[in-house]
Amino acid sequence: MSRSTKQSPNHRRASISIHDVARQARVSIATVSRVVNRIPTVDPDLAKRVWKAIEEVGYVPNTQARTLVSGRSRILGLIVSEITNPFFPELVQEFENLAVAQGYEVMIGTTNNDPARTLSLMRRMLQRSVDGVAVMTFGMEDEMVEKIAEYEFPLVFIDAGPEQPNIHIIKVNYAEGIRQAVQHLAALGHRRVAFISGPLEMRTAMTRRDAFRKSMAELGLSVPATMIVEGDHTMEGGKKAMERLLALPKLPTSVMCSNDMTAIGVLHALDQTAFKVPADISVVGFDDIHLSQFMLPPLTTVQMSCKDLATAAIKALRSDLESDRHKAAQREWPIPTHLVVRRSTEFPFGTLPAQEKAASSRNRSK
Amino acid sequence: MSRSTKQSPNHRRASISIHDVARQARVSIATVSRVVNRIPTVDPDLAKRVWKAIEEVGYVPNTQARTLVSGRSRILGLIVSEITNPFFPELVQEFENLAVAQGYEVMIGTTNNDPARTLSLMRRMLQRSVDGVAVMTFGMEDEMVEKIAEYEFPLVFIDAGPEQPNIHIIKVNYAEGIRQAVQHLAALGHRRVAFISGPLEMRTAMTRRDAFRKSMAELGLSVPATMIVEGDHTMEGGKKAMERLLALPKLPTSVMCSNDMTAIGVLHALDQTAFKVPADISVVGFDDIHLSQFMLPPLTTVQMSCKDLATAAIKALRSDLESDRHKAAQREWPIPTHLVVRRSTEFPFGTLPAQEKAASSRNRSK
DNA sequence: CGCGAACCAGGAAACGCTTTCTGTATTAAG
DNA sequence: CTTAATACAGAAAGCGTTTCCTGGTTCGCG
Repeated sequence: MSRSTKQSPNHRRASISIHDVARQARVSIATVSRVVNRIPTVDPDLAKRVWKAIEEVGYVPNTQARTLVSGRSRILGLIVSEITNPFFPELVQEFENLAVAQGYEVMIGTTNNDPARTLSLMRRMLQRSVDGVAVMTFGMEDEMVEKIAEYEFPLVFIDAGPEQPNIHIIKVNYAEGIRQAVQHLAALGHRRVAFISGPLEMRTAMTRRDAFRKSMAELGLSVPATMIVEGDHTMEGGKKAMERLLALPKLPTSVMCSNDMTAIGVLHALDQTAFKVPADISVVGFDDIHLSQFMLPPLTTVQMSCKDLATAAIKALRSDLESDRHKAAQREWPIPTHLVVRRSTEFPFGTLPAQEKAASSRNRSK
Repeated sequence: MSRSTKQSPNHRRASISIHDVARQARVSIATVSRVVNRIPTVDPDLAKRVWKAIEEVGYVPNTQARTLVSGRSRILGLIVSEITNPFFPELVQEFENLAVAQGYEVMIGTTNNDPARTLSLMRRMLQRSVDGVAVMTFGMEDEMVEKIAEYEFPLVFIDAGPEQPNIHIIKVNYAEGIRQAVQHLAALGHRRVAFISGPLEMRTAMTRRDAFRKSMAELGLSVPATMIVEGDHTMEGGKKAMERLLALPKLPTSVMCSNDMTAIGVLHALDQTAFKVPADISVVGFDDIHLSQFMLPPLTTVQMSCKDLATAAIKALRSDLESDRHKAAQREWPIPTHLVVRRSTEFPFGTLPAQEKAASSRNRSK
């Protein structure tokens, strides 16, 4: 008889198993399994009976058992740098929605840019036998990337990664959005555009900065070295960087930032001076996080769509998972960026002499 | 011989199993299992040999198999309203850190306050046989709570939930922090204190508002009905609510908010008027999200520590999971709140006539 | 020296499922 | 009407663990 009939003492969670359905529908467990997995070789009438039985006994397949025998866990890993940077929750949200819609669960992990933590995270994911992992951190050392790439499941990185059959790469077209932003600024009449980069050990930070330089050069605008300062992709970093810019003898009329949090920091720095945004100084961000549109003024920024990112990541992973043997599969997944014009950019009026303004700081923070 | 020796064709993921370790160490799989699980009845020498073998073959226990037989998945569910509200990522972070430190994985889900989504989320969690779930949403209808409470795993709610042996409740002491805030305001000289609540169908919103009323009453301060307006716990909601307050004939000298995002909205609303915070109007928030300290001015707020919350939740769940049969277990877990004074509160100078200021709006948003 | 207790390792069953293989009934073809 | 092909349900073998049960040593004690 079915094991569920006898009350075995070590039966801790008396969950309803495939056997109960089988008994109820008077078929074998094999048939139930086939019905649940929609294998077409089952007689439609029988299938109907099985579905009815499933309904009646309230059967829910046990994922662990499924995974154990099939080798596929239907769990996707998602690795981000830190969940407290507003960009990432938005990404997580999109990724989760997409994954769930496709019948996957997602296991989230944060690295905090700590190699040890990252490694133990990968081990945890291996242990849960994830079907694939999206590594959506922007600032990971190449060494770490290589180490992760040794894992055997499908993997997707942003920007760059080793050439391997299981590795996918999302190629963000930074240049496009940044060029649009620079042209927008130039069209408004800006000539002195500063740039606040991310931490330069981060590959993406360099890419963004270089895209800025290139776009400026294309327009024949020079970028003195002093006009490029390094931030760290946080609000505080942006604020400090802007303060350094404000100390310059010749101020920029606009500043581009490597991400939105930096731009928000810039806004804060300027809020403590008499400079108005955008009348005196225009500011543009990068990422288009949710918060940007609620800033004062709403931030002009380059949108890198979380949805695009998540979609590309899931598509890449699934192409590996569901394709019948890798048939010259796509390994690179481009996603666009583009400018979103809001109210933090404007014609550079420059109403007051610069020095005077910088001096007349409200200096709320002291 | 061990199955790992024969190259069975349907062996998709050639992972190293307990059998390989057993063979390498020349013991039975039962012994390996005992060693791995640190069961003390194993001869120390043998154990050493097993550990060595584990090292040599690079064995990693298969979680699925473990779960299947033991019934314990070592996965904790965490349900939050929405990951894009900055409060929750911070909570997620803390929760995850704690869980991982105890050897648990966490499965995160967001409800977006959508009952259908919530239910399907619970089903997904059941399917993955989570060991317990922390429901850390603040605005859930009682009906939904009851439905969730039917699930048989350990459950922890915030503020309120049905009386059941598997249900734990985190009792946030809202009154304490709010009283501190009101007393702080009163001590500074404020008499007309407004309150912007959360959406009132949310139980926690009512609790916070009532705590405010009570604290004011204790000090003998009256609170006219017009001084309490309803927000929705978002920045936009806070902004709108403040605008309604500004339209009042007699303005408050300070406003307390049901959460920080609301307070940030208030700051934004005031930024479009000539009123200065804190000189003209003091503002206090609730939650102490990370962002608060970076506002201009840094926000005085009531701290409800994410860490306390996460710690209590994990403790509650674990007390159910690891205790030997519920022995008059603790079902309520109090956590404190307390005021954090920053720079958004001050003596009410009231330098300009109110009407004049409200009129001289900079009105950036139009 | 003998006997029961204590200790500890191995055998084997079970967890809930997927999938291959087998076998029977039905249909098509000759 | 016979035979081959086809369709489809069931039996059974795992998947990698944990844990109960059995049984062989070793030890203590009379």
